[in-house]
Amino acid sequence: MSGLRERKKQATREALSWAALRLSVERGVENVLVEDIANDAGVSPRTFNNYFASKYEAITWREFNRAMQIGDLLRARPEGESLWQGITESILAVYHAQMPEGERDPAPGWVEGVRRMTQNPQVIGEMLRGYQAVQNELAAAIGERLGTDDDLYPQIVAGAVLSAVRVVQSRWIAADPPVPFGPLLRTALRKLTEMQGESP
Amino acid sequence: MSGLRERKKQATREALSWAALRLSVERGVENVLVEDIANDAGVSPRTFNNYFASKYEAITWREFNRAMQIGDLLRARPEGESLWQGITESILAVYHAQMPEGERDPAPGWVEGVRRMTQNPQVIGEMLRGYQAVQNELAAAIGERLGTDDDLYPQIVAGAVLSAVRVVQSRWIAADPPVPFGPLLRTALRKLTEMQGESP
DNA sequence: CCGCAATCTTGCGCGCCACGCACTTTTTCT
DNA sequence: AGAAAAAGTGCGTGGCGCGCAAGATTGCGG
Repeated sequence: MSGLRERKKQATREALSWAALRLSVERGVENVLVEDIANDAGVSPRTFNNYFASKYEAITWREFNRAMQIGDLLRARPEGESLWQGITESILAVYHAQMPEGERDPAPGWVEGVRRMTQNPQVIGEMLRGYQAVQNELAAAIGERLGTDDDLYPQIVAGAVLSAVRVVQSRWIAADPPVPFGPLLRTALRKLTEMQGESP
Repeated sequence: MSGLRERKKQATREALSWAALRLSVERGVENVLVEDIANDAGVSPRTFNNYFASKYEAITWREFNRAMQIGDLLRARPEGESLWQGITESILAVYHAQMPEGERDPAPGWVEGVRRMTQNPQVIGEMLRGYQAVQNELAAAIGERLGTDDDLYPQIVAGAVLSAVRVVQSRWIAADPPVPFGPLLRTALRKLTEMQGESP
């Protein structure tokens, strides 16, 4: 289970993903070869494809991994809490962990690099693809919490929530001057529940 | 504006996209080369890339194009109508046009082919990427209709709506036995406005 | 502690793809 | 009709994703 083998694999995956992200942010995605990533991670180019199907998958894997936690966090929220409260706090827990007020090391130009990177069409496509899996995961957690057998509603909610998260992310990354993430997300999620309309 | 040149370009684009879709549905995406698509459209392989950046873009272009109309349809809805009514009818107008009860020619195995095709990771990624542009378009239309200067709310609404559309699409394509599209979509959009919660 | 089995890594090679460049063909404009 | 603009095409290149088989590493039972 947690043998040397597994730990090494995890470390390699982590190293590859990190290298892919760092290099892409530093020099721009189009100036990074799979070979560069593999070298940086100290592994053969062929091995890269044992872990990721494309460099874009490697780049987005960390974000994907982070977002996948949301479901578990939601499951761990207290019983009495409202669904929206639980969702909001779970998401904030995931993202605040990595981007609080004082970032660990907001290396000069890093945010700008991320901004440019997240405009690449293939990066965007890969990100969105990942969120589809996250949506399924979150929908499952929501379904459990609601204890409903209808599985359409959870998907709708999960989709709407994650869509809002994406909107907030793009706002946040583009914000100049920078703006705190938390309030932005709370506002967005509140608007979600305020969408009113005479049902047709 | 609408000279021979433009019309030919449009026809070529249409032919390429249609060939890409048809061949992919018939034989499976992985068994279709760009060369095949180009041949089928009566154009050189090199020309293919003057129109589409990848075969996945070609495959999803029709769906993308269809969805992009939603914004204009919404703008054309009557003044007094509620936002949700307008959105619902606009979306239905777009999709009902192509998939009413009696499909034009529900060629045997076509739906099954589409189902398999839409499970391909790269097709999924490309689809989602396209929906991002659709979301921006729809958000613009919603913003105009609401006459608000806040542009966060429209994005939230547009994102939630299109997310619901995607959920419905996946349900509809997977439904066995088949189920009509219209009611499914209306139900999904209604649930969207029924998402309640004590605001945190 | 050992050796076999399972698993991972790696080198090699192949088919495909995206695209730059330069040249030809077609359309447009006057 | 002829020049200018723009689209189509052929060729070449660098890169990618992955199948395959051989070599290295780890796990496990004796």
